[in-house]
Amino acid sequence: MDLDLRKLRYFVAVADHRHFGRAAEELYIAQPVLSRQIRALERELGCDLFVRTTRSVQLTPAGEQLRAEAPGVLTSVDSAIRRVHEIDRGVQRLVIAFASGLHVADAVLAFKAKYPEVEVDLLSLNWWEQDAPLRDGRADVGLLRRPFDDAGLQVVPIGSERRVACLPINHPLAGRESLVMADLENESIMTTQTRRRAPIEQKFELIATGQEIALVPETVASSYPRADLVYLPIDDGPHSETCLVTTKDRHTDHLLSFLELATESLRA
Amino acid sequence: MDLDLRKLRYFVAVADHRHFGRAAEELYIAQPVLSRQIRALERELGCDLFVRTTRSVQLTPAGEQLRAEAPGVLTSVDSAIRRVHEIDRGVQRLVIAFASGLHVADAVLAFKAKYPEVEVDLLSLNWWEQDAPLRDGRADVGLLRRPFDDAGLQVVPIGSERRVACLPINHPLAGRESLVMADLENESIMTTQTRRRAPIEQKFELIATGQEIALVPETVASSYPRADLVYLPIDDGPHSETCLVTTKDRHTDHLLSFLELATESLRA
DNA sequence: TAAAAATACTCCATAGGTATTTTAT
DNA sequence: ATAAAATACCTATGGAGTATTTTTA
Repeated sequence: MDLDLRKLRYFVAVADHRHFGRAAEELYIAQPVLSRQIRALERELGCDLFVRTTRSVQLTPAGEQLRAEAPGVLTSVDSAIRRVHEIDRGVQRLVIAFASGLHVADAVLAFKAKYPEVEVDLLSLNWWEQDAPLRDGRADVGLLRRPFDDAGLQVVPIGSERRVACLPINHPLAGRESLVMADLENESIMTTQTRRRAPIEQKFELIATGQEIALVPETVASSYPRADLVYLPIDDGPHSETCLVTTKDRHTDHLLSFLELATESLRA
Repeated sequence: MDLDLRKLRYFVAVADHRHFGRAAEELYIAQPVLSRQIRALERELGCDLFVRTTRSVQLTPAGEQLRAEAPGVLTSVDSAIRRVHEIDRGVQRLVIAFASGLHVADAVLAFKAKYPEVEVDLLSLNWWEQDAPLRDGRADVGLLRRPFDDAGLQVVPIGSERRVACLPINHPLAGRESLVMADLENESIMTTQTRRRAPIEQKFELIATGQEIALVPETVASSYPRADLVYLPIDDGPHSETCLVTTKDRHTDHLLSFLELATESLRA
């Protein structure tokens, strides 16, 4: 059920040496042990990883894939443990998440100047699960755009920005200076439901091919300039509100201080 | 040495229930087993994760951090295994990596139209280790900017783009229409060596605060528009060459086909 | 005093070792 | 014929179980 990371390390050694004996030597274990562990890994995964003869050890396609995945998995585990140890040694850390297009750099600089001893990590949010990293503890504070599920979260409104219409360059309306909502009544407008969990670049691809249009916050538009899209203001269009968000528990002193600094710098 | 992912799952259950008995119930194991496993995890990590009394189970700061890290670790492992299984079932996959500012969308669309059965994944490259994902197998093909280490790699030159000078908005030269290299002879110019491994946003922060300037490819400049920076063409400035890069082994039929489509669409 | 975690003990699966056999070139 | 992986068999560690004790609110 759970992947055994020791076996994964062993697998990497065999994949790199293409030789059980020399891999075992490198791992300081006996060759038969390694043979058995790799067999066990293959059994647990339910697929062959190597094609063995007495003269050669070759990776199967699944083996190639696992070899490609291994560094990511192992470094993800190692860096997680490293951060746990850092916290245990008393290193302070503040993880700030932000929706795409929103800039927290000024607030971060101000915070770093005031609390140089606190490690600051940034985390960019996916538009489809903005609140998840706050809920599961990956982030301490987030700069989010409504709508999001704010149950159990503490929300500080920052401001609102216009949404602009995002159209393909060859769209009949693309030459206009600005639009009103009535101009768009015959368009298929992309909603939060449409194509859940696709990265924003893919949304733009859909729009560029003329299948749909979207109303995006203007900071998103200016963060992703594309030659094949135009962005037009909508005079009577919807706004989207930006908010600083934290969970209600776990309010450290420097988190509160960051909220103050960020509220000030973002409202400016 | 290797984190036991079973223990990590157990830890998450206890952290969420804040109660060993009920967590054990959820995990379908006996409560004493869970107590022992968590103790073992604490011993292996070398730090306490819970403060236990008979009336309450609270997370330590290190425990909070591990709880925050756990979802990332567990999903990274699960999705790796899922992709291995997909490959084993014969699902084809092509992972395309690209340096920031370079657009592969057109080539991807053309490729998807021709090979709808191949899964396409995109991977954005960090500027400081552009070639690493190709070497360790995370990516099959990459759109890179020179300079990079091309030993053992197959390189298809695509074209070259100008580098532009990136200056803070209040820099004495910021009002100019264009520059020549001689204008910059007294400036501290950021090199590949400067601040290794910092994300590009942090490089821009450094520039905005007036500490250094940089010569960046113009597609990078246009991907990161910022109100506090200006980008000026340099008449006699260096160019940077873009290339399609693959490893020399592992040339599948659809990889070759992607190379053709991409060469065509990118040179256009 | 009662609820809940920890301890004491069992059993068994499995990692690791050595000696040996099988296999493919 | 031989290099190298697989198998056989042993030991020890550690996971999981039940029964019981300890702890503290």
